Amino acid sequence: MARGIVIAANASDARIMRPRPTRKIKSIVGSSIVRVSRRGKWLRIEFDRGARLFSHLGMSGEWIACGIDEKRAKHEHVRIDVKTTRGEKSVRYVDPRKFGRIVMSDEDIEEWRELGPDPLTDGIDANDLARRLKASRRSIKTSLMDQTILAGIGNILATDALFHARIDPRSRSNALDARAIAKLARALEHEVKSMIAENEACEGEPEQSKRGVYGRGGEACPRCGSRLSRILLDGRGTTFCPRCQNRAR
DNA sequence: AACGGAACCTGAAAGC
DNA sequence: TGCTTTCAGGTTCCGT
Repeated sequence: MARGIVIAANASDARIMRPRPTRKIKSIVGSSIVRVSRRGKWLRIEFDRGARLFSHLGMSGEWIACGIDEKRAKHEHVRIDVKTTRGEKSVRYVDPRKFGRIVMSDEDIEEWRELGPDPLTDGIDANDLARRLKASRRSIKTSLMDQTILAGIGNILATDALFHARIDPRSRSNALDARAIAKLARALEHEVKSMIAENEACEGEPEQSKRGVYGRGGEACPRCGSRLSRILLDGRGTTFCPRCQNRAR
């Protein structure tokens, strides 16, 4: 990646910068990027001179690279312009629902520090996961979506991994045995890779996902043919097969 | 500690 | 066709 110097940085919608920035986004002007990393749903960009930018996309956020003269897109809230050896470029943060946010800080923010292991880059240690789950009576699906347990698992991955591991999402976290947790760990790792592969292959038609049961309530279970249930668990839409996903309690 | 519910937003899809 | 309602892959806050 060409190393660049930030020549402009601007937030046209201050609400994306939450909480109130301890440091203004403009303070990165003149800085170069030292490192970019991702853990779970968070992106961290470290600049020289100490600034750090954290970005969470929420439900509808995205960073779009474009030319420096590209006009402001609809729902574009933040832009960062960079000068590289190959010319000037721009990245824009676009987010219709504005659930995403950008945090400027001089150090790692709490949300970043407290993230659990990232299944893609760290893998999942089943024993470690079992230890964490044993301490909680919450539903297993709620625990999986807790970013301090595992980083990056959201509603789709939790739903589909539980389907593949044949675990009822309403099961108490502390009721799962070691074998079930090991199976779940493998399913999660597989689901993360599968979802990324799917996204990278989306060159063709927006083909319906073939990964699991998410969003398929009422349809036939791809494994046993039973009618898939759709419930609200912790306020989140949850699909599962009442016949082949077993409930531990 | 943990749970339910509401809030934060807009757009797409479904319903009428 | 067009207006209305419902729902969405995330997080946080507030009351119980």
